[in-house]
Amino acid sequence: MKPTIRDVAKMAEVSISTVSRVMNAPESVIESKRVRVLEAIEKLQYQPNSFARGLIYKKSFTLGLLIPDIENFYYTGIIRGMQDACIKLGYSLMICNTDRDKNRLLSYIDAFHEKQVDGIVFASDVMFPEYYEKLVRCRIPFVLLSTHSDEYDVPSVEIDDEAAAYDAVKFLIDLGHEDIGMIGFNHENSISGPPRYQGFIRALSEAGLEHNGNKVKNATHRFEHAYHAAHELFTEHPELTAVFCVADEFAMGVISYLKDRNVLVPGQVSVVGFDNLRVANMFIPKLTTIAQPMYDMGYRAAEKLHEWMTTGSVEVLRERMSHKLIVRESSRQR
Amino acid sequence: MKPTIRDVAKMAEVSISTVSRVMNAPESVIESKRVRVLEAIEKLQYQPNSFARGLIYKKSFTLGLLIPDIENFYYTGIIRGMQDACIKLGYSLMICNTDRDKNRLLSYIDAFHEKQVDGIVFASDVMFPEYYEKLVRCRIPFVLLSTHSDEYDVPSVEIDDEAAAYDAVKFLIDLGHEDIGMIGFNHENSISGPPRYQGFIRALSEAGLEHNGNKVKNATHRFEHAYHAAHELFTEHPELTAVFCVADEFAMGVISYLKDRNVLVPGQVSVVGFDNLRVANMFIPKLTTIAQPMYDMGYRAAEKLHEWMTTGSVEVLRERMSHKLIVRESSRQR
DNA sequence: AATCGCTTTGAAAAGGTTTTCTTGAAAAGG
DNA sequence: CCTTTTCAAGAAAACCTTTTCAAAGCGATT
Repeated sequence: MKPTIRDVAKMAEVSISTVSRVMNAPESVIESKRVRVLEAIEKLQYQPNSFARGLIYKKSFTLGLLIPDIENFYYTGIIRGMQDACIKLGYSLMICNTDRDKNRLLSYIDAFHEKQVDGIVFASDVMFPEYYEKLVRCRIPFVLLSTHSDEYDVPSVEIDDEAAAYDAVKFLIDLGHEDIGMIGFNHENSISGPPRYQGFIRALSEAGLEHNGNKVKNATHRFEHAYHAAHELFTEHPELTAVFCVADEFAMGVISYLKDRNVLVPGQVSVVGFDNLRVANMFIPKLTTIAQPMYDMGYRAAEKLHEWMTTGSVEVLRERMSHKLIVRESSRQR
Repeated sequence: MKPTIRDVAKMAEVSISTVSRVMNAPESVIESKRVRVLEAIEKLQYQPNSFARGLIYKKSFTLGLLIPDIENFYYTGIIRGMQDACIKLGYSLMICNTDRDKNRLLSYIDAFHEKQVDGIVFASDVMFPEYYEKLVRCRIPFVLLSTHSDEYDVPSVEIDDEAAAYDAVKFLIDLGHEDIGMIGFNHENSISGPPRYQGFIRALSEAGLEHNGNKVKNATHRFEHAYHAAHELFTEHPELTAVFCVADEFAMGVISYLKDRNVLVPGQVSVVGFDNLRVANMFIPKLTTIAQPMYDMGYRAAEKLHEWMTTGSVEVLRERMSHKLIVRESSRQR
């Protein structure tokens, strides 16, 4: 049997109240007894029962993280950041991977509710009313990460997708490219899809290159889709000399497609990615891309959630992290 | 305030015992009262308090997973498999990323102990006596994944590293290569390092190519290290026409190095990786590699843990999953 | 009519901790 | 030397549920 506070008390020959005090307010118990208790704790390898504690504090000291796809490299950085923040804050972390499945997500919220997690970080998905209402009914505080909500006032942490996309496209334009395509996210069920498309359009308009506005194909998160989209894009628009991709995985898909067609990157076509995943620096050619501070975003989301949980309010509702263009080998002067 | 069983009892005008029975043994309470209780539960959105329940059942219905490096693509497949198994078994999953830090791992075990997880899957790391003893002292059942222990009798799930390495090297030999190098794992703190090296040696010996036995450099998990190791390997042994890498990330590092030296892969040098990560199929060239069934391994590890937890024993102590050579573009006939 | 057995229900204990309340002893003050 | 104050530490209540035990009600059997 796991030792309880009673066993410690017996071994140290004090009452259980004293043992409890040693753990929660050590100064209030006299040194001689304190060391006896500490020794007993050490000897028994005593660890307080978190169920009993939770019953009293009504807190689990656990945060939940909901991500759409753990096989997407984007989230590993987020997880690391959030986990480090959790350690700092004294919380545990429970990660759930929804596989972009609505029912699965809903049932994870139930699980979180039952396990009494103290708060949830909800990453990347659209905040549908069903989710929102369920979360509110369960009285679980939550913040949004890499997504936001126009309908509800929910704290969020994200980058400025429109500006980031603008910067990427502007960079290609400054390189002299005049025929620029794009591989985007499908707009339905996507938060970052529309603003990134708008950034693309704004950069084109400013440079008088509106004729590229419809040279866009969408894909759904995976390499294979991007490969396929690249095929469609270049079949319709063989004149393209540059492609802006809203994800590094898409950029890899595009480059693979071009490679299979014996088109040189960046020799004949420049490709810019998005996210700056760890692979962006391992791919051949290394990807020019928009860097998102994934680690910091995960960290910050946890801090913000904590702020929200403890104070009931939040300094900035919608927090913007800064992005940065990283120039590597997949882009070149026209 | 969250409603309790008392509130439900009051509203339904029965005792709390009756409410509890409605939830745990519905047939034992007469229909009229049962519907009253059910209505009250519905109206109050009552959800039993898992702390109180845990206190009684002494179970958290949560499993823990300890992985060394969440940024290593290898583990995402494992996580998915284990998570699916957990859903099937009715458990939640708590993932902790140790960053290969001993103290961090130890403190995660404490956290698991405190949170009373019912069992742990311990992935990839060496089972040091400290860990083992701590786990045993905490009385937490655990199984090993992609690792095993010679000293202790602990259930484990892994592939046959020696045979897998042998297969990879044999494949290169059959392709006509006679000068074969290897990028391995440092042997200290590595479980799969030595057997994979032995597989390499056995394949060489069988073919009378022992002279390659020392053309080995080791690296520590990351791309950059492998790049550097490749530099050392080819500086010392420029005659090499093939390299066996014990990780896909190493293969990418080697190929990147060769690319920077204008050596063609697979034109001049063949490279074989290990793991068959999702990127292996996205890299240029696509990697020839040894596939491990990561998803199945994660799934199986959870099942095995459950078997161990519930029955106190396990059918096969050390379970071997099968690997498979996948031939893609990074290798070629000599 | 009395006893037995069955079903249904409520009261109460148990599970491990924190915290409030109380008590006893020692220190301080006159 | 006696009273007051302070401090340390124990007893007990509270947190919420499940489960055991006992009792009550009721039909059936003798």
